[in-house]
Amino acid sequence: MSDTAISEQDQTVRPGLRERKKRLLQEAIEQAALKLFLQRGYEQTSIQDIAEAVMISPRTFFRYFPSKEEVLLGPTRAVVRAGLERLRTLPLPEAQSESEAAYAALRAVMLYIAHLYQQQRRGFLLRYQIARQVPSVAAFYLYALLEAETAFCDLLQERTGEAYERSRLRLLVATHVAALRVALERWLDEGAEGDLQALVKSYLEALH
Amino acid sequence: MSDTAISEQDQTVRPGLRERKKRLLQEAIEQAALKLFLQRGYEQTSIQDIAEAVMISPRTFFRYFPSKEEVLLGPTRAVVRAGLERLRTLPLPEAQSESEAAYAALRAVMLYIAHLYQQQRRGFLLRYQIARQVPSVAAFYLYALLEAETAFCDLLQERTGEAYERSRLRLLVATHVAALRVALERWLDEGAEGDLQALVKSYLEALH
DNA sequence: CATTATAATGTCACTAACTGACAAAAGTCA
DNA sequence: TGACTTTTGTCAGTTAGTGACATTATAATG
Repeated sequence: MSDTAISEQDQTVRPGLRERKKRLLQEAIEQAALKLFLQRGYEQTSIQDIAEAVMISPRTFFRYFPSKEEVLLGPTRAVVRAGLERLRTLPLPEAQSESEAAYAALRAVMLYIAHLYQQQRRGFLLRYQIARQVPSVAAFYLYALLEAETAFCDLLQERTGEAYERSRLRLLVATHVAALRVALERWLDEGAEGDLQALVKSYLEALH
Repeated sequence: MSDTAISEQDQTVRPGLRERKKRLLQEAIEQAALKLFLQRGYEQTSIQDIAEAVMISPRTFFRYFPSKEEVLLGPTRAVVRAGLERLRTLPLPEAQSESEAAYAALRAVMLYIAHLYQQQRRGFLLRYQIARQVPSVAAFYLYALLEAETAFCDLLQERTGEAYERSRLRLLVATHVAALRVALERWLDEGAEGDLQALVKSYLEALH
């Protein structure tokens, strides 16, 4: 084994001091931001406030997060990305027809996302309280969902071929995402104490 | 007839110089903004540029429009508002059950909005080109749709009573709006030359 | 360990979207 | 014309976000 081979092997185990500090700082910024948002409100908290709380310059904040919205909704977008990844890697469920397969895959991914939300209910509940009150945050979130929609669409078309024509597929995805969104809204409105997956399931079934 | 009665009567006929100038200026700002957006791009156009084009101070711009997004998407939001107004004023269609009535009303409003879009296809086509490329504009638009969703919901619940439980109604509205949005997207992508109403109709039917 | 390369950070300067306060100008009406 | 109200411009300020560059910390190498 050569030295390079060893260091490459260790790469996953030892991310290096630099990497570790970066992750730590990112986490710290996120936590400090959330704390401040809850204490004084989102709009009453400036980037400078957050930067001071973790003792970095405002410039450095923007090297970790592109915007104030992102520092709040990063985890939310991560969940959506995870759903996308799931759709990319998971095998298509066995189904009668190709279109059935697309439908089943989409459903599975929505439930998977619901599952992820449920695992971090506390954090998402806090974020939701803010998104409800601040238009720019809500708008940011909706845009993330739109991006996800087109990505889901591309991926599904890639994997199921011509089972659906593009525009029908778009509608299918849009309604599924809408169902997820509405279910999520209700779940969070009720304190995130119910069974989100069951809720999503029932909403998806109500689509027909 | 008293003097006040006369002036009140004339109010609709003679809006007064002040009012007329205001409307004119608002129109001028909107047109100048759209022109500049198309010429140099949305993000390359500053409020100051727009203000200079119509020879007002930037401060005055903000007395007419709360944001850059609004000056572009004002008409779009107006169409949605018109749909809301329609739902508020139009009698509920005759239907077997109350839930059927809610469904029919929602469908009628979506088609009405489609009709309004079609009447100004040129303007909306231009706006859409921009919204596609600029995240902040797209996000703003989606937020407007979200607001509309809750408003539709409130109104429908008011008018159809307990035909649907709140959350089911929310889902119904969300899917209808999603269908409208996707249909609109496709129509605009194809140059706004097709029959949007027919498209919306087919998408709404595909919901089942 | 010393040195060199590389990546992260801070500082500075800048643009641009807004907002409040107040005075000047224009429209309204008697 | 003159008093009253609305609109506008000016000014000063806050905040988000970005590019450039010097400084510092980490990493890699002899």
